[in-house]
Amino acid sequence: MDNKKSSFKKRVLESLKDIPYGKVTTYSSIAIGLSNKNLARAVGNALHSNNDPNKYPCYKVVNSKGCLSKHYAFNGVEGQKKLLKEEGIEVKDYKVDLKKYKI
DNA sequence: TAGATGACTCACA
DNA sequence: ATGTGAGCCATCT
Repeated sequence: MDNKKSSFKKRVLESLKDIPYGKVTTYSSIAIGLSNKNLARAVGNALHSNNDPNKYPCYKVVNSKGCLSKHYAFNGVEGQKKLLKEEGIEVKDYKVDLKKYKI
């Protein structure tokens, strides 16, 4: 858990910033973008370790089903859902339509 | 150093 | 369609 080294986490977080407005992404997509999709789990851990939800739009990351993360940082799924709606993303039962919003 | 954990995904029944 | 099992990775204990 050290700050300046763990490049993996940082890389994932940086990837979040690459998400355009009004769009969402999935763990596997990020994992693939980095190297291989098997990293999906590690990506989840990276977001979990994210200490700056304000800086990194971790709320724009959902799983393959399009479900929002139940363990979202501070505001919980409610805040996450709200943020997504703020970007024009329609949220149904804490789920988003990947067909339309996934990159 | 080795074992367990988790914000995951896929395949199969 | 829903439920269970196995595989993968990085980090934690």
